Formats: sequence, structure tokens, C-alpha cells
Amino acid sequence: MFAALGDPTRLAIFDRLADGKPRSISVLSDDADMTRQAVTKHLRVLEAAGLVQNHRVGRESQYAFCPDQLAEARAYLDQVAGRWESALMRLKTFVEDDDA
Amino acid sequence: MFAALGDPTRLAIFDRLADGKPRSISVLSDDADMTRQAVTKHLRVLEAAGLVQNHRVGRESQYAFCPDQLAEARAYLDQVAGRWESALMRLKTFVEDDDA
DNA sequence: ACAAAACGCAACTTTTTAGTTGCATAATAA
DNA sequence: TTATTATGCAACTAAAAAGTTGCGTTTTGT
Repeated sequence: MFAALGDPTRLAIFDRLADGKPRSISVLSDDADMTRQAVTKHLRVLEAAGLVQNHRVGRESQYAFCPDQLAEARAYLDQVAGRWESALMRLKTFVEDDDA
Repeated sequence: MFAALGDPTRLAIFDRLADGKPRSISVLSDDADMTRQAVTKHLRVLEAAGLVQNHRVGRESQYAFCPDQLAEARAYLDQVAGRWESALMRLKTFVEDDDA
């Protein structure tokens, strides 16, 4: 998941889709300075990571933001931050005890 | 930054250091099923991303958790989630207006 | 003093990832 | 119907990342 967001192109796409509007591959390819096929690959990676969803409508395939994995990523980072905080607390307590 | 956490080995190291205790390269290498040099490289990547800090003590180089970039990552994901939420709101409002 | 522990540097190989090109197919618009 | 748009598949190239090996240096323990 972090790996999926690790690429600047993919992060840009992900960021762009965060407004909720689904976009087709060609639309997303227009701004990117690379081939449509390259963008397609990136979208597949994002999809595999569960960050975007795809459904075909007519001749075009629309990619849309998918919030589930985002929530999970946030939860994980919160958990790490939590562990770090309690580690700080323990250190503080230890120093104070040592002081007394 | 996401790229730095994108590698499973690095994520494991980062996660492990979240308890606040600094660890030397060799200690971190013991569990990893790869060379000390490989671990060293990963640590450099984490350090370059600002996720860990390094300082040499005696003959060993200790790597410690660094919370700054973690906070930034959380802030970014929060912001994205926020944009997504307001997009949902707008959609809801639109539908309701359409209903009326 | 000397052996061992902990590391750094550099060259190298291997594996993945990023990106391109060419061609074929399905859907749409005129 | 016919040209165009939007896409998919597959083979390919190029570049970056992951990992190893060999060797040298500094620090520590005995």
C-alpha cells in the first residue's frame, strides 16, 4: 500500500481522484507526461492496492477513489504514533523517578 | 516517504524502532534474513526520508525513530481524507436538492 | 598488543519497476 | 457504415532498487 503511494505519478493520480469524481484512463493520461499504457499500469497498481476502484462504462474504464485502504493506512500510522507516544511517556516517568 | 515505507523490510525496521529504543545496525541485522550491508542500505533510505535518525556511539552506529515525518504523513492522509469527506457531503447535498 | 566486533566503501549481480511500441478489439458519433 | 475514440494485450527496453561480496578501518575486550 505504501509502495503504491510511493511513486510520484501514482500519488498524483490518487490525490487527484480524492475529489470523488471518477475519471477515465485517457482523461488521467492527458496531464501526465507519459503514455496511456504507463498510466494504465499505474492505475492497476493502485487498484491492486485497493486505493482506487475501476468499473467499465461503455468504451471507457472509469477509475474512482476508494477510501477503505486510506483509512487502514491512517489507522496504522496512528497506531505507530501511539506506540511512540507511550514510549516517550515511559521515558519521562523513568527520568522523573531517577530524579527523585 | 511513502516509498521509504513501501519496502517490507524497511517498514518492519521502522515499526520496530517505534518503541523508542535506538538499535545498532548489527542488532537490526540479526533478525533480518539478509546481509548487514543490505540492512545498512535500508537504514540509509529511512534516514534520507527523515523517518529515523542516526548517531554514532563508539564503534557502533545507532538508529532511532524520528517522529517528524510520521506526523507529516499523517497530516497528508488526513487532508486527503478530508477532501474525500467534503466531496461526499457535496454529493449528498446534490442528491437531496435533486430530490426536493 | 592483538583478536574480535562493528562498521564503511565500492564494485558487482540480480530482480523489479517504469515506460514504450505495435497491434488488435469494442464502442461511439457522424 | 465508416472513421474515430478508448481501451486491452504482449513483447520489449531502460533504469532503478535490492542484495551480495570483498576488503579496509576504527573501536573494544582480554
